[in-house]
Amino acid sequence: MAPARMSRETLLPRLAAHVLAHGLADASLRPLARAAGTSDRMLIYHFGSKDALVAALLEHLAGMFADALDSAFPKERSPSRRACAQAVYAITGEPAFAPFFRIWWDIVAGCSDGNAAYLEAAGRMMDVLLDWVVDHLPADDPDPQAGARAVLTTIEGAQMLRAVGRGDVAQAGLAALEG
Amino acid sequence: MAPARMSRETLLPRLAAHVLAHGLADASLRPLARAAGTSDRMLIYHFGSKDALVAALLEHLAGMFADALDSAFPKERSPSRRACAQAVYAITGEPAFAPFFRIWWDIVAGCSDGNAAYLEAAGRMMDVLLDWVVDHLPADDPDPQAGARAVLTTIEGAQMLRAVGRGDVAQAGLAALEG
DNA sequence: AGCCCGATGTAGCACTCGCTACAAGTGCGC
DNA sequence: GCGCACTTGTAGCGAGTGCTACATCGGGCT
Repeated sequence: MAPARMSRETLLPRLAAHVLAHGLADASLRPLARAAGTSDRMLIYHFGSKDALVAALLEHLAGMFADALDSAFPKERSPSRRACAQAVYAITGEPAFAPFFRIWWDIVAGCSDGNAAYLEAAGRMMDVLLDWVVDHLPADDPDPQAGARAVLTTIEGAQMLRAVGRGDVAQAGLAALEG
Repeated sequence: MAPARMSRETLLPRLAAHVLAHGLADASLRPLARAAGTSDRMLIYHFGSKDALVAALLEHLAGMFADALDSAFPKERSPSRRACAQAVYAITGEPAFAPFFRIWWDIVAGCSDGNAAYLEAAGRMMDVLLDWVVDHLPADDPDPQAGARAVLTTIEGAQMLRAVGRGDVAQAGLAALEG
């Protein structure tokens, strides 16, 4: 059998799938390679180093996130800021989103460690989400920029609280959002 | 020199110090042992396994967190919910808190992975913080329980956004908090 | 046709990981 | 003083880590 020629573009979706399924923090070359149908040898060949591979992977995941946002969420605007936040919270609570959140917290932890690649990917994902919220606030919102920031802050706090088993606090926090 | 007799109680503070300085996610037995003045051999002897060690360490850290909260934060109540959240955000932004946040995000990531010990420790820390917020809301707050949940949700969202380099969004989110 | 260079496989290096087997040292009660 | 249980040191195991040296294969270009 002829060896299957592969490139970063071929590899990245498979690597992303493996990372979504098994977490990002302790992803190592050999399992990644097995999932992608290659060898650790070739991953280093194509990406140069594991750090560069992870950086490329984060970029790819940020792109996946932007795409997923528009396809999984309703197109119409929410009737209120609170409803917008609650909608995002409800949708991201679906089991389908669990894999993504697992790696999301790995990314946040990496940011807190000062890793530049993680910071850049995380920042981009937050910017995408912020823009999305702006576009889904009520059309008559007095200040969409400030509103989106308030909504996003509440959403993220709620998601963190849910992650640590305090979903009840998260719900109350969302319910208290004004507007 | 006679070998220094050690117990979990002797070890835990040193282990906690090392973890606060170097992170929790990739803490391994040998560096931990070196920091505590023992050997990996003895850590396993005292704690049984690394998992049990980490569980004990998380419990210890939760206790440290509860203590730190009362000593580092002002005793008086805040004039408003918003001021309370902003005060916590400002204080936890001090460099002294950075080591703690680094391991905090490791803990959240562990929770998202389904680790029971992490979940328990994180939940306890959130409960402590929630109680603290209840006690620092304005005395005339109409509903301290709901208010504290709203404040805590916003604080945690703001801290996550700050961790990923979006402190401006966090500030706006805090400023929008009602009350 | 001949060559060259990018892509790949095999094997291995030096290291760390959590953990264990075995033996020795230590302080206690008797 | 004696013996026993608790505590510690030394050495090492098997697996996994990122990465590399070297040889080879094969398609495209001249």
